Amino acid sequence: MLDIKFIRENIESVKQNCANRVVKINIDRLIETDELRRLKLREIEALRATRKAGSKGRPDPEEIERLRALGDGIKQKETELADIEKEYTELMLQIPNLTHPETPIGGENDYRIISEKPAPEFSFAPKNHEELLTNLDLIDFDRGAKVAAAKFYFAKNDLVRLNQALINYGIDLVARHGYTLMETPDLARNKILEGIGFNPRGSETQVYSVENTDLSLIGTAEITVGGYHADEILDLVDGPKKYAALSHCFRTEAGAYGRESRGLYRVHQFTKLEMFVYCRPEESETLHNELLAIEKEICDGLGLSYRVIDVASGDLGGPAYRKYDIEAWMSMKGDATKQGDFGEITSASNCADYQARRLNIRYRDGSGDPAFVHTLNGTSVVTSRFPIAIVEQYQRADGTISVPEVLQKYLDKKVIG
RNA sequence: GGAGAGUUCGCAUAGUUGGUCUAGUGCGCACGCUUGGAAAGCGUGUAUACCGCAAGGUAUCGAGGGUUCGAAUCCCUCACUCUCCGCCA
Repeated sequence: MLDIKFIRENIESVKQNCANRVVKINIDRLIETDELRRLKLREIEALRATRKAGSKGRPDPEEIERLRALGDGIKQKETELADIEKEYTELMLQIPNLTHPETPIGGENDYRIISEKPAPEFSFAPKNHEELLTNLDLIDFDRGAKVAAAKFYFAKNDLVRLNQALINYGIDLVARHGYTLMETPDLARNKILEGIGFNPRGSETQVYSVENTDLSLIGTAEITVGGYHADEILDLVDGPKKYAALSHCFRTEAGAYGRESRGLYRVHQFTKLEMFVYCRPEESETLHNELLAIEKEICDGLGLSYRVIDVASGDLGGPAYRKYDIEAWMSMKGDATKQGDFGEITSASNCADYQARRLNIRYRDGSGDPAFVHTLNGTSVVTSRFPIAIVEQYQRADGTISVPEVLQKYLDKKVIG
């Protein structure tokens, strides 16, 4: 959420920003409802002040009659205000975050490449992970579909070990960087989901909700760690609060199937170790770079071929102010003209104060008034996407898979299969 | 799941026959006095949001509704905490 005062004073740039982000919203109507609600609020407050003064002491019957009428008028106006507020809030929630000046302006498929490592070279025709994993009896999608639904799967044998090894590798690495480890609930209240920027309801929802409750399955631990300090005033004098949270993640991925999402690339459930940072505004850009640096360290450690992109304005989603994605080379990607291509494995976002405003997370800086914190989030390791990159990049001619050196101690073997 | 008790201004508490309660007291914290310095003591101050050019106003006593001229106080719903019982990895 943006500050309404900022929007009022910067109408044109907010409109331009929405256009850059490919978000269609009626800003003029927002300004209109904002003016209406303030006007109405002023009226109501004046009436309430009158009533309060009149109710002091013991009003006589005649006075009570007058106050009763006054009360009816207030109630009437309060109903009107509620209607205006509803429209106003709905519009406010749709306004995307501001955009970093260096973010490339563009649509969903645009980006700026920040760095790129060359694709691995094979002396044979590389297979995709689905084929490799199925041949080695490491995965079972059919039975995942039978037991749960399409795009659920059973991991088996050494894929289970590989997943655990990845998580352990990630845990050890982020802990060295001073991140506080957490396991979080896999469900959260819808209010928290909304604060982070997920929409728990409607046809466009990305999350599963639990019937007869106010809970949804989380799409990422960003939701639960972000909610962790909701409605709190943080003490950040000793530096930012850094967490690394492990959780299952659930995504409906409605209508998202197709060639690009084969196998493990787009599944309904996975496990992720997510970094999340609360900091002072002036620190957020530095910490965004730190998150990216850690993500690169993780990928470098695994010896992956990957590139880093600066995600374009139209692909940022609502909350992000700037976003870096790491895309690893995958043999499953590409088309007729190209064998393999880069596919997203991690993402690091600086959300500035957008989430903090919605979740009411502030900090006190010295003696000054509390101000909103900045929040950032970034993937450290994630099952599904990391295994794709590892399996496809480390595959050998005979269909077995080399284990990246840093994972060998966790997996206790050098070759899978 | 059943029965009961609770949720008040950073912390702890007072306030439940509805009005003078946004709210007392203690602790903590800040500033000042005192002191060679400190402790103690004394004094003063100590929530947030919104509206308003301002003066000032409004809202908030877990959350949301309701009754009332008026609600921290009464009613309803929900959340959470604690105690006991049941169940359980």
